[in-house]
Amino acid sequence: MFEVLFQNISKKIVLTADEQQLLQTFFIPKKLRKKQYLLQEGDVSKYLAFVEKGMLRSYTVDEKGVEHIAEFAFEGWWMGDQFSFLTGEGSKYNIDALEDCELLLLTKHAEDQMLENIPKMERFFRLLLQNHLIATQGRLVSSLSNTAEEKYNQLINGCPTIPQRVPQHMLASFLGITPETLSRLRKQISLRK
Amino acid sequence: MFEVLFQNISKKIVLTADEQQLLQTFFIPKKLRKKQYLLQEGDVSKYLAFVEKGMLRSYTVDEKGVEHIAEFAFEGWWMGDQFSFLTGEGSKYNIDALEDCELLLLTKHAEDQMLENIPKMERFFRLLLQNHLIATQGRLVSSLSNTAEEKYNQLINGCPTIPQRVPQHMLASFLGITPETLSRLRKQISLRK
DNA sequence: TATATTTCTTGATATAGATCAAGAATAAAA
DNA sequence: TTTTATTCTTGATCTATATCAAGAAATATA
Repeated sequence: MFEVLFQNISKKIVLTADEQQLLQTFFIPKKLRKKQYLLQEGDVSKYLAFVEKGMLRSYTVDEKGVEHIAEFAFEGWWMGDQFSFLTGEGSKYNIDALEDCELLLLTKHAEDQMLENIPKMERFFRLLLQNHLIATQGRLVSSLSNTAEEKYNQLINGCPTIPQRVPQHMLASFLGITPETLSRLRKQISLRK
Repeated sequence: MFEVLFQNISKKIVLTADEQQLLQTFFIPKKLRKKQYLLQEGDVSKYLAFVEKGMLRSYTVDEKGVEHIAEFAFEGWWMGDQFSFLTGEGSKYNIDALEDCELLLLTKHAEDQMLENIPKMERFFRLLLQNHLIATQGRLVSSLSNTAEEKYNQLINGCPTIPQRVPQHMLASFLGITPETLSRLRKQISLRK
């Protein structure tokens, strides 16, 4: 149940066996079926989720009812609305499962306890946030300066297996383009080869 | 010289007088004149900069020579290419001063020393990155789902003084639109009132 | 195997915003 | 003050992408 998490943590910091034991106690294992929600818009994000298995997405819904996918989270990634989790305000995001999932949930209280009892984890989460920020900044700059086709190519290069796991219209939503545009784009790319 | 920094830190953690004394030793004070570079594309980002006074911007330049502003940093904000700073690879960004600046620079080595000698600072930087990530994610979602006008309004609401300090064509660049579009947009808004 | 649901494609048309061009207004430098 | 550089505006036109619509494939469900 905790294999992926420990592997993930050991890439950034070293924990003793005792610390690993202790760490487990702060997480709540949870299975989520495909299409189930972890968080719905308006609710307070009570958990940060670590994905042991499966995948999640977070998204907003605009006035016209169109979904805009903010992030995907595969095995070994973290997911949550940092803002709502931090402030206790209602979330603007929905989070649901795109595949059956095994998650490890961390409440705000458990996080505080964990950081107090295993101070090394401050460093782990700092490095985690650093990587997350770098990735998000890269996506932002790309969204401001690249064409739809460039953005699509970057996505596929960065994560070549994603089309096998995520329906195309969700990739479009993630890229900020319509499904029709992505469909035409892919056709053009394939014709050029 | 360190007033703004200490004030900034004290919002998140409490330092003793001794720790404050020690903390100062890790930073290099540096003045930058308007238009001077802190970092140029291709160079390795050797410093994280804290802005005591003035303001910085980071931006990329695309194949056509068009600038895309990634971030602004005012007094009390941090600026740097996290990725280049972390990995030692050449940066894709330029960072320069939009006003005469007083900065406090932190090298990678100094950062490591600081975190070792004042472990509380792990927490400070974790919380800093958390806020930075929240802001960047918000901008990303906005860039994917909002119109140019909505993005402009959000920027002005979030930072009402920015038009007084940043030329309009740079606001356009930051929003990912052309200066012409922003000019027309503002006219429309003013006509509607 | 049949039926329903979801996903993908293709065409016709519309539009937000980009591009090109040129002049006006400001601000900075000499 | 004059000159030069920077910034902003406005018009004409273009284009990447969106929207609307409908059918085809593929997948899931009964």
